[in-house]
Amino acid sequence: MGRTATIEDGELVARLTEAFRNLGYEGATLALLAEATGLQKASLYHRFPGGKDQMAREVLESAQSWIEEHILRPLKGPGDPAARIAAMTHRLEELYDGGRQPCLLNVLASGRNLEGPFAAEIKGMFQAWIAALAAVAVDAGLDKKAARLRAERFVALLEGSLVVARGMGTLQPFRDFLKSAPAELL
Amino acid sequence: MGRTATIEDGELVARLTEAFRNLGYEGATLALLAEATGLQKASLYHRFPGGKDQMAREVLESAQSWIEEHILRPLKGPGDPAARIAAMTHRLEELYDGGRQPCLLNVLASGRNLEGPFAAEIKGMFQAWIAALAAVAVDAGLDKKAARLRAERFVALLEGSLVVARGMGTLQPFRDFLKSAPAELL
DNA sequence: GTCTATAGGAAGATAGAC
DNA sequence: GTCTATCTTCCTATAGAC
Repeated sequence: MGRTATIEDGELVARLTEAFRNLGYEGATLALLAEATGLQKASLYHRFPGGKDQMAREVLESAQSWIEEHILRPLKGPGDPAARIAAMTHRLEELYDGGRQPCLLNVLASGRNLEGPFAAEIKGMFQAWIAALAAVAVDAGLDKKAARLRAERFVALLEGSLVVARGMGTLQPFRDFLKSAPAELL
Repeated sequence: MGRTATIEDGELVARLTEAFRNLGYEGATLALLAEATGLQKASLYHRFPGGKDQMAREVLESAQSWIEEHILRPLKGPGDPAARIAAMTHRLEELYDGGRQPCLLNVLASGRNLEGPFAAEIKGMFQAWIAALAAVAVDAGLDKKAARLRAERFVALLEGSLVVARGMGTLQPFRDFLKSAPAELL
């Protein structure tokens, strides 16, 4: 190892993810992103020729992959509904670091990004998540319409508990949500 | 009316509010704020010598006053719990323009503002709102602990339904929330 | 693949005329 | 009280050495 910084691709995206989540898209300046990753601005541009926009895009795609693999796939998989919900809540705690980390979808849906390039991907992620949750609720015996409503409400509760937790400076709302998660959906 | 722009104080703050809600604190540049208000940047500085920070602060204080007067006071006031909830939901529809406008608390709690000057005020507003809702739930017969949980969950649902509505590009989640509001709290 | 250095422009903020 | 013009700083992005 020479004196120049180096960083693996996965770790790089992870650090950028945390920065975007906590600073927002406009708040995440290249100077701050460089500081967060340990690289210089020019090095970031070497890996992301498209600049900040590309960084956020890859961060979002990375989150999408993680969610599909660790959240949606187990949700769709075998096992009784309660067990699948339990598996998801365990992963949610991980994904949001117990309520300490905001949701990337909420952060990137703010500001001018709405008309921008993230809108379609964000919409798709919400839809996929809600559809997977609704399927579980149907498996548990709810009719289609009720299941859909429960699923949408569940995602809203998740997002809202993170907002309230951040705004109030306490993790309790997110913990309470995780605790009540099975009852909320089924 | 001469050729120079002019604007009443209330209308000025209203336009700034809309701008901050839709652009975020960092996304709301002075150029955009000038465009939103019809004033030049220098004119904004004449009314807000503290710059953008002061604008956001006054916007937040204005929202606080509105909420205290139109949401919390009726919530604490006389009448049976169901009627008070109904009065609030009517005002919520107005406050968030049927789900079209994000919550200022969510927007301003993002980014670097958390450690910043808005944190205390945001926290206080969430606390006051939750306390008022919990009091209604207690009036409706719930015990203190259950009422508190319901109130917190109610605010989370409100915030989350706005997030999901924005992210999915449809007002339905917020509408569904308003519809289910009484049942959620009581 | 990372760095230093810098270009070019937009950001927040101010000066001073009217 | 609003304007035009300008200052300084910061931001995004690039050039080019190693």
